[in-house]
Amino acid sequence: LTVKGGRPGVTSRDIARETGVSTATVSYVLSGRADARVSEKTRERVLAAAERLGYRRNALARALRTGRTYTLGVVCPLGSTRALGASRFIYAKDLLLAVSAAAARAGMSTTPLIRTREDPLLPEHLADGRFEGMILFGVYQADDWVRSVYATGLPCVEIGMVSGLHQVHADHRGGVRSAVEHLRGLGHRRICYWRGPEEVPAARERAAGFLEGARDAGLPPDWAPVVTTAEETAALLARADRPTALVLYNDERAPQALDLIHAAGLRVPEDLSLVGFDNDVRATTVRPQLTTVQNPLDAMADAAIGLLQAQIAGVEVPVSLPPVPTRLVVRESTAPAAAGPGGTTEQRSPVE
Amino acid sequence: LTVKGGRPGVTSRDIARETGVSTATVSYVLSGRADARVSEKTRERVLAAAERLGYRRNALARALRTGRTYTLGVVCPLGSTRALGASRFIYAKDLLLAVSAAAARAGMSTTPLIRTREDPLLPEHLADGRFEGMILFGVYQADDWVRSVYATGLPCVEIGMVSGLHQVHADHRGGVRSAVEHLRGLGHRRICYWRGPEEVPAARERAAGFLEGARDAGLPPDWAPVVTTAEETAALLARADRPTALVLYNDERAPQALDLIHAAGLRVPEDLSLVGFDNDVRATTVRPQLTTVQNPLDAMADAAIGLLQAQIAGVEVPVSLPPVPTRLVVRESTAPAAAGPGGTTEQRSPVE
DNA sequence: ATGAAAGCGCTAACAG
DNA sequence: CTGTTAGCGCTTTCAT
Repeated sequence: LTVKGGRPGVTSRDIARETGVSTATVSYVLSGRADARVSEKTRERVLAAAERLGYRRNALARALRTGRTYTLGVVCPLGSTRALGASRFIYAKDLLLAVSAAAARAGMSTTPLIRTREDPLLPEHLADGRFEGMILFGVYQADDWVRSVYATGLPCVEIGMVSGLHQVHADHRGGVRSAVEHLRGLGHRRICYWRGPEEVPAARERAAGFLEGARDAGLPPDWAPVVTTAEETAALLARADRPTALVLYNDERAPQALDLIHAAGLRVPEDLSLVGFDNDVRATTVRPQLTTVQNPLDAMADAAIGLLQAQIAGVEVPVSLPPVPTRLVVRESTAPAAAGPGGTTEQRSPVE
Repeated sequence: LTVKGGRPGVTSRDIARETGVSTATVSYVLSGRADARVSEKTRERVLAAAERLGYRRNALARALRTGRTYTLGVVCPLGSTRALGASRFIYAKDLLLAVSAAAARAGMSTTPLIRTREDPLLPEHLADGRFEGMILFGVYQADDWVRSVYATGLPCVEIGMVSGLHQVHADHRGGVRSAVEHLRGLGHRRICYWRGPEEVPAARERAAGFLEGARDAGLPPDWAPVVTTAEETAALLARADRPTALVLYNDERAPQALDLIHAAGLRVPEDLSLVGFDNDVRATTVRPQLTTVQNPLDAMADAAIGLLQAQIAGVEVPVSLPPVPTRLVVRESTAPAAAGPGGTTEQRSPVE
């Protein structure tokens, strides 16, 4: 059994001929513009004919004429184009769907532009008239290709970046600070931060948030160590005066962190509280389920679309919006600090 | 600091005027078609002018004229449009990225059409001339909206469905069978299958694959029970003659399964081997890391794009391709069956 | 209230 | 080898 595809091809001229009016009138009726005055009788006839013939207004012709496509390019930088179905690019996948859904809510369409190491973004694909604006994400370097996107002259908004012009980003600092506050409220006095890569702006922000949070909580630097590698983390957990809580750069690190913790003979959350960042699928997959900071992808997507629409409308727009608020999602991986090595529930901070 | 977006707008006429040739010649040069004979001199002049003026060929005008948009609609049915960033729709997200990347490899673009409970797919968005074909996924019912996609008359390919016409799907049966074979090879004689919902075709296929696998392995039905709920699974694990291996409908169930297993006082893989399906992010997030069947999303995406391109080219195409092969990914959750209740390593199947 | 006509930017016959 | 011409399907002045 085989099949062939086919297309209709009913044009506005067909329905004009059918109704005995001009294509202009058809256009007026179908646009439904208030300032176009058409008699009720012809309007009904046109509508009926359109319905009957199964007319669909051609978006291409319309866009060519009006200069509006209602379509946004979404640049997704990935490492390699293969093995996408595996455990990688969770952030990009989550954000791509969030952006597509946000665009749909705003009456716009998107086209993902997958950018891999092998596949650079060609200017002729970026600036060929299909897009009214660009959304960029997952980037932390002012790469050549970022410049090539800006070179299109199209409105651009970056999500979660620090390298470019128009930006929407999460309140990384506030998020980690709320995590530290939460832990401090549970009586933790020694809190470790396992930070992300220095070259990632979000990682820098989150680390800064931890430092701020530790300071606000009155934790002396010694009791709020920042580590970079798994080895350092393991070494810290092995010490007698080990921390009673560990805050992670992101949820992706949770499984590995739990491995280290278990290897040290510790339990979560009885011996050690654990907090992540992102609230992606991993947070509810690990055990115990992870207390984590929600990365507000939906809100950022909405904000990005809004910024783009404003720019498209010719409105002057701030280069950077205030950070989008995050929210701590408390699950099972955090608990009151136990009395014991490094932990205490009865005392407040030693510097107070 | 605020900024405004702007656009260039260099047309082929501009470069024709600049070069002193006609727009037709410009078109010939820029199309690079072999049958269009242009002198090397003018060709170079045109190319140079295009480069100098920063000309970008307008895809809309081109598409309107040629009737080709090189764009595919990708219908993603989701429950609700909110909270996409969380642990939901992993399959849809993985597949959306796989399809977008596959399309890019094939020189095509995609537009995700997010379809939620609140947002139906409007025919005027589906059949407005932007799309040359449609990819559908995540569907298992011949819903009204599926019909509305087919009603566009566009070439359609479904990924992972059983309800429609052109289909690309994974070899669910073979995948689960390979899982059973793997377990049998490890000496397991009592293997339980925790099946997925009856109304999902893929779940039916996988369950059938288990039955086939159990039969081929010579396991009598009693020793290859199929359960539906968490309660049944827990009850089975509590029995003295409990199975030594558990095969899951998908990776999503792995965390819950591990909870049940631990609650029964069992360890994975020492007391019980566990196998998933999909090889999504959860497989490497749980501990021990999950042996699972790879759902070949990339290959399915490539196949779907190929099918669509063939249909677009007017080639008659089979309604359904042979199932895309799966592959067992062995990790840490499977091990030789221990001697003990229900398990044995020295004996073969009791019916041999 | 409706029609005629121009044209968005491009390509494809057809002429020359 | 290159130019002229005629649209793709739609919107939008400008007439009437």
